Amino acid sequence: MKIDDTKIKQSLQELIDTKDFVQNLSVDCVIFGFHDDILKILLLKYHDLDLWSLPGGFVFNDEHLDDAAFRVLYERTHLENIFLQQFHTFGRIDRTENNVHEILLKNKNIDVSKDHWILQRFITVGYCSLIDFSLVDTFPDAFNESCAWFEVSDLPKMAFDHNEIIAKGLEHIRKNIDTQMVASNLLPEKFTMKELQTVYETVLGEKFRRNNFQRKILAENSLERLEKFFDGSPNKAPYLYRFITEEE
Amino acid sequence: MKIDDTKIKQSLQELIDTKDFVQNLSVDCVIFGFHDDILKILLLKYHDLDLWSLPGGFVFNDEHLDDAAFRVLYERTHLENIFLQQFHTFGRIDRTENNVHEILLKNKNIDVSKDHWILQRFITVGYCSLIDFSLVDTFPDAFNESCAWFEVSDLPKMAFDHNEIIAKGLEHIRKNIDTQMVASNLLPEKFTMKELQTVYETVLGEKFRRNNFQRKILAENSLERLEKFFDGSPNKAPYLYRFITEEE
DNA sequence: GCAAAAGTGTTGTTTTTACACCCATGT
DNA sequence: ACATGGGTGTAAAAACAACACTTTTGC
Repeated sequence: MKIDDTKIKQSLQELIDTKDFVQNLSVDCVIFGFHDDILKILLLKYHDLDLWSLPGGFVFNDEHLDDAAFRVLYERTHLENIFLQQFHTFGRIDRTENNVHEILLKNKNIDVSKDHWILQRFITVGYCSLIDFSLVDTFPDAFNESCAWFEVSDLPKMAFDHNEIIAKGLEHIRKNIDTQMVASNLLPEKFTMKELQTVYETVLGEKFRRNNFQRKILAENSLERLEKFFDGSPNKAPYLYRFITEEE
Repeated sequence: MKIDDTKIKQSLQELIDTKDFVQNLSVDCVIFGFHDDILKILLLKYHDLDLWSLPGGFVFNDEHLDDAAFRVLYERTHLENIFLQQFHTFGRIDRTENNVHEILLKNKNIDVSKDHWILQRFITVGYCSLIDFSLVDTFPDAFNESCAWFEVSDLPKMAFDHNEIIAKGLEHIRKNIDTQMVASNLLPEKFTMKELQTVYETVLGEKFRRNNFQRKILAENSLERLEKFFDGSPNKAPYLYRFITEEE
């Protein structure tokens, strides 16, 4: 057994031995990452298996459900103050019935009794967020050997019902892109109309006309026009915009 | 102690003694009842308290989460095959921290230890539905002495965070009234345009013009026009409609 | 024939879409 | 000056809203 493996075994054992989680409940995060016109999802690869999962975790007995989601996101990305939206709770009895956890533990020579909580049925609450994946590092957890970003249209083999969760998360973020953008974790405070348009186009998967897009967005009165932005390119400089945060 | 009270104590004890519920998890149903232009919500009154709650219940270990919601609805209304939509999961730590359950049990002279599951923190999954409240009877559960329908704008004192759950449920049903109507538990199979319009107006809380409403609805191509409906009134008979169920 | 309520038509307005033109900028 | 990309204007089309008129029904 390599040194690495010892560490993994240790942190796995620690997780398994934790007694103060809410039983049968987990949270899973669909973290959409955007950069250069591409929409990706953050996934974790299980040790020694050709199987991936969403970043997820358990809820402490004295922890707000939403905070558990924030914590999970923090543990995988070290991002804080991120806008996370709950979108659905998945509660099929058989959704975790394919003993992924059992195999993983066996592979690491960790014994757990048949009725250990980690092997029970889990109900999971799905959260999603939209961030710039070029800005974050990723940190695998005890169950997983690596993190990676995958294009939505080209996902690897997923554990449990995570395909379904992703589909529902994508649907949610498309329906709620406006609220996601206002509370934006993605764009800098000041941004150009073209940057905003590219996000919309990438998330929604359709193209818009420059001028009509601008009209539509400005009609919502949620943007404030600022100074022009000179990047040295040989053309007219675009305006910068900022979301209006109403504090009255 | 009255005979009634003995029965109540018995069923309460039975509930308390149940060992195969998922811990710390519940479902709550916001049942919107519609009849004669009024939108109401089904609520339960706790024994000996001036306090009401949504019909809710717990999830069995071997039960699909959605099925638990169906079961709860069945237990309170004896309705089956109802279209229920999950809308949000409520997970604040302190949402059940006002010892309503403790007081109720004490009132009925039932002793439970401080760490009994019924006194723990609960995360609850909210479901909602739209039914015709003139067609259903209601049946209280062990915790509650009576059921009643309340107008959305005139709710009694609610337990826990049930006000918040109702608000979110109302928001959900307003946003999703079209899907609720298609899978309708409310209208008979054949209905007139006026009946449909009245539901929309009552749920959304705004009036529409007869002709424009008809145009908008028919433009969705989800309705099939059937024969005319003669009710004996001295005016032109309206057409009946049916939702098109595509089976291809 | 009449009142009541449903169906249909028509007109003006607003919103959406597509296209055109003008403007600022660095080379 | 010129290519590039951004801002703005405008006309056609579509969607929506308000109103008017016609039709059907039982008395």
